[in-house]
Amino acid sequence: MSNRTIVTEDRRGNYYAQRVRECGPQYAGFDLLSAEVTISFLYTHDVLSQILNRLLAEHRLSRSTLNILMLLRHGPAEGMQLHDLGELLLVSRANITGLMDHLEEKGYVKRIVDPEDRRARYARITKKAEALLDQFMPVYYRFLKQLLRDLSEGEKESLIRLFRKTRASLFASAEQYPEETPGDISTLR
Amino acid sequence: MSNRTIVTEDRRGNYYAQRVRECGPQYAGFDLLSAEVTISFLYTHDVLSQILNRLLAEHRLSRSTLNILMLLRHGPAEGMQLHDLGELLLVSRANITGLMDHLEEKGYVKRIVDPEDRRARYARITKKAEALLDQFMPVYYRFLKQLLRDLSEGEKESLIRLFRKTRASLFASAEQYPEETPGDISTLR
DNA sequence: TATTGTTATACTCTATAACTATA
DNA sequence: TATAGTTATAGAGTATAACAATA
Repeated sequence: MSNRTIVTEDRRGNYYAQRVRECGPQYAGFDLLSAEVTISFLYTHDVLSQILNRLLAEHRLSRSTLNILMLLRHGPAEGMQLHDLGELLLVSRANITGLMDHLEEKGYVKRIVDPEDRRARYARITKKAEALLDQFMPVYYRFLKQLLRDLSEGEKESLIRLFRKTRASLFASAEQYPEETPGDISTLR
Repeated sequence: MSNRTIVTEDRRGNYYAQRVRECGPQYAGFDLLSAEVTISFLYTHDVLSQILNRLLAEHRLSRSTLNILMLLRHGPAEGMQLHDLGELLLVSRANITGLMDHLEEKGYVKRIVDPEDRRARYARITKKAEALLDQFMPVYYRFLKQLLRDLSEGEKESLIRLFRKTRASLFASAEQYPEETPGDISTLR
């Protein structure tokens, strides 16, 4: 297998589905559907991610660069505070700093001190990055449409609804495991 | 926001859904449903991944460690060849080497030269790693069941089916963009 | 010549703790 | 005291190219 090859068959999907059915039940607490959904989700993400990362790399972009620039472009005109960006992107304050450094070096964003709270900084997108998005986003959106062309409209709508419901379930569960007692996980019913 | 905080509300889900509807159509090639599915997918993965990684880290495990050990445990008794593992996991040969080095250091796998093809090596799981899985997998499966408790059986089944169909669509599209002509992406219909 | 695996390198992303400056 | 941001560091994970051993 060359390093550049993109997988084009659902080998792990078949392999895993079989294995998890055979071997899962030997473990206590096993729930087949939950395990299958998770495995299938993570694997599907790996496949999508590999394909998208390749497209992004060809345009010298990364997932987080694209996320940040799109948020800034279509967010408030004055920009967004760094901690606010971090919350939306699930990135810690410490790591937002590094991402912004990188984007600032490339001339895609600037940091502007908030005059009303001099601790805070606004990140604002530059004209250069806007031009980049004008060039790249049509390619990206066309690519996404092509990638998902075998899903019907109804199936896409189902997925959107099910993802939202999945997140709600994740958020609700995460709230039940407070960060103070990480060891308690093994005591769950 | 503390570094340890896990997000417990669907802020980006709401924010993105609104923005993509407002701003997407300004880009050529835009298809709302495809864009929404992708954004929702990637974001949901970020949330799930953050939660799972935390659980795994508490047990000194990573996603790829767990993947490899589960594949080896429930695969053929003689072990699996490294390139075979790589194919299943979408990891290049170069990077499988590093992952295996790490696992071998921890005493979770050993490498065994294939007597019939002395280029190849089998990775085989150790008793130590099997004991680790015996201890961890019940915790993991219970955790997954809890995380997805607000999805009905029918919804989980739908997701499994839709993920499989999504992968099929991704594989079919990826085949259409041969690695030899990466620049051709912008000419897609 | 092609395949299996390794080495080396660079880059991205994440996690954590200690620090500053402002509020 | 709490918050916004930075610095420093360590560790995963990935991508790429050059290489050795074997087929």
